[in-house]
Amino acid sequence: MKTRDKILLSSLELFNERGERNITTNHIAAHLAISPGNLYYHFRNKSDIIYEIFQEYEKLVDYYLDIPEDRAITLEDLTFYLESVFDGLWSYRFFHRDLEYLLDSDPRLRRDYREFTNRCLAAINRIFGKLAEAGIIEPQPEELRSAMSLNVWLVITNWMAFLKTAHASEESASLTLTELKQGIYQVLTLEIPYLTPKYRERVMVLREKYRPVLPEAVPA
Amino acid sequence: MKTRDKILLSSLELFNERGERNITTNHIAAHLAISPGNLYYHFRNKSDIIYEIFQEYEKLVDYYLDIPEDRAITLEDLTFYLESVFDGLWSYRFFHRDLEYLLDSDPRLRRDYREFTNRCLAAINRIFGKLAEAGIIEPQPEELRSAMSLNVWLVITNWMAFLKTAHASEESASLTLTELKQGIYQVLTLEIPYLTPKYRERVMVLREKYRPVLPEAVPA
DNA sequence: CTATTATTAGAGTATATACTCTAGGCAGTC
DNA sequence: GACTGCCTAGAGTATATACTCTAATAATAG
Repeated sequence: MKTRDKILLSSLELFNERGERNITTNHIAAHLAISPGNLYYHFRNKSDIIYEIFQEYEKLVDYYLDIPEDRAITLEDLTFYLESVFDGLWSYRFFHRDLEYLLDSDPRLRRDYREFTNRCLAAINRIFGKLAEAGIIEPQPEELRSAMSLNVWLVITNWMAFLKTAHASEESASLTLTELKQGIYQVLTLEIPYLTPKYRERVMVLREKYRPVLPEAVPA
Repeated sequence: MKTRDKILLSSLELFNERGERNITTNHIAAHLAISPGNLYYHFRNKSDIIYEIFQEYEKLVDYYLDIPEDRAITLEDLTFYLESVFDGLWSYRFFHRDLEYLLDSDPRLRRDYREFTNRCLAAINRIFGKLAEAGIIEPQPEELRSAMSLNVWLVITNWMAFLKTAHASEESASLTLTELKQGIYQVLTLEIPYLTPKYRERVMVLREKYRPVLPEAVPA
């Protein structure tokens, strides 16, 4: 593999494990057993590395959220979208952790991320539309659909952070994929009241698959 | 005002404006025109400052979310809770921005924040319960209520971050209180399907007050 | 083989950051 | 006036961080 790609890969790995804030360019170089000079030969600065990683992330999610125009949507499609989005979130989890700082440090990133958010919101909105067309949920006025899409986005993008803060130790290793996927349970919770009688049971069964093993302790 | 309190106040102000990551203890001292030595006489380190600020935050929110046991809840109560929580979020907005890093740097904070989250979730849950008792929303099984409470929490704690990333510039000054309060619109959106016919209209009118002036651009 | 270009090492640097240390001022009290 | 306890100044430090510079080595083209 080319050094350039190795740098991107290791950076992502280290950022995810320990947070962008805790990983310096020297760390990355040391981890790859290359010199700092070498790293800076391939990337002008740390921001450029992050920006390229973001572009990969963007591409991945855009690819997953490519909603078919020509056919109806199924429950399997919905499952796929949800699973994929959470997988993507996991693979690039460092990104949302320091999002605000990263956007403040790089105007390109801010601009691109804003557009990315809008595309995601549009995709979620379209999924709601197609779910209604497929008779899985009741159709809703556009105003409500937009607000619901935004809530779905907020839940998805904040789920990982919530999990990390809910944990007793900082060992991110203790974060399992199972826990991550419980975010799907939360997202489906948002849709429950809108389900059509015909699909209600099937979605509830699907949702049950992602239910937290040990329910949250939320004393009344 | 005592120097110690001035340090806490200035720190909060600077953290909120520019982010904890961008504010050093030397910045804080310089802003107050005191010496670093003086600052470190009052606080052992930066973490201690942050920890004390968190405790204020905690106290404030706990105070607001003190749900009365002896009487029914009204729509005015609900409005008050929502307004208060978003005000608190605004006053200590630096905190959620760098949350993960802060929790990783201070075990006390991690422990306290976890308990704080649980108290908040419990309070939200209780509010749902009382709203049902008051006939404002339909009662729901505990399992659903917990999941809904968690979604409310996710939307509330992520709303500010979303706004900041949605903005074109990093000027946090451009964030208005009006925008912040649109988070209430999002939270009420979550409750719409559970409203009783009797209260439906009143809540929709309330919600309308917080509607974004310029609706989100979410093309279908 | 040679000239050119791409890649790499590694020492080095300017700046920042959290924090320390010593000396001293100031207010109250006997 | 001298003692004491609290507070403050400000120079200083060890470490880290993002990044640079020069020189050397590999790869490639003619």
